[in-house]
Amino acid sequence: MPKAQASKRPLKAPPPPSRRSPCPVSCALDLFGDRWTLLIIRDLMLGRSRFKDFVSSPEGIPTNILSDRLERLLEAGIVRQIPTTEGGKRMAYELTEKGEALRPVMKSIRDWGLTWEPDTKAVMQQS
Amino acid sequence: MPKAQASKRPLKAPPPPSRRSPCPVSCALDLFGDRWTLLIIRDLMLGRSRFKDFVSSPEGIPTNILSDRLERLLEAGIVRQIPTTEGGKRMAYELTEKGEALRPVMKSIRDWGLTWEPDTKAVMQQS
DNA sequence: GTAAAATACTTGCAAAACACAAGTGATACA
DNA sequence: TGTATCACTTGTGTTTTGCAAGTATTTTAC
Repeated sequence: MPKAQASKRPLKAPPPPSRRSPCPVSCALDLFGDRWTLLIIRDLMLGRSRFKDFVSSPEGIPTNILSDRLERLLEAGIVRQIPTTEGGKRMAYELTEKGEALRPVMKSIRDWGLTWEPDTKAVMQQS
Repeated sequence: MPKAQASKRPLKAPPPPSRRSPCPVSCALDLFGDRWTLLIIRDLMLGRSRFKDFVSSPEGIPTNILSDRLERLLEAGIVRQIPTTEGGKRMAYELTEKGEALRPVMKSIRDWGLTWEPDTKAVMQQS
């Protein structure tokens, strides 16, 4: 039973666990190539930061999937946990620099969807 | 038992089958939010066009998955079938305008992978 | 201080998707 | 004409997913 945590990781590049190929696209898809991960990152880019925020997004992510994806994103160094502003023990999530670097990816996907998928509406503001 | 074919579809935008939300990112991920579809599109952008080409890519896509994804991409209007140059009856695949429009998405993902994933090497040329 | 609500998960299970191997007809080619 | 290639399909176990329900902390209300 894996536990969700932001554990210490080597500061240097960890050896890639099991890649399908050295292609950067393939490696990127190993991290966020599924139907949910980029939606969590979208929410983070919109300023949402709490478990309940992700759950209440209109797509309705199952909570077990959300737990798993947050854990993977923490391991990948794309998000990190921070204490909530009230100083309580509950944690919020936010994008690391590596995660923020996905904004061009998000923007290109959003733009493609707006152009080619009928009846889509952008929730995200530019850039 | 679904058969792979490029059947007639309404020329106007078909009603979206079952979307999770009207978000363009969500809708885009409904089409290519998995670990294989964008790799097929990558190969198409590299000039590969035949079933065997996709199979022989280093990631090793299973043939049943490839059949399924090609069928979905045809349905989505992202790829089309064309006769091979030799004039035989075998078909090749190529990107439609809608598919070509994914180049900025591919480029942003590749750039992110090159920057943030260690030991990745670009196979694709710029643009 | 205690009860109730909210939060952040985990667990269990059926259904779907996936990976892998093995076919199957059609071409292409010698 | 025979062999190899191609573009699939089928069958099989395994993994992942979706959904409901449960649990253990935290906050909030009183």
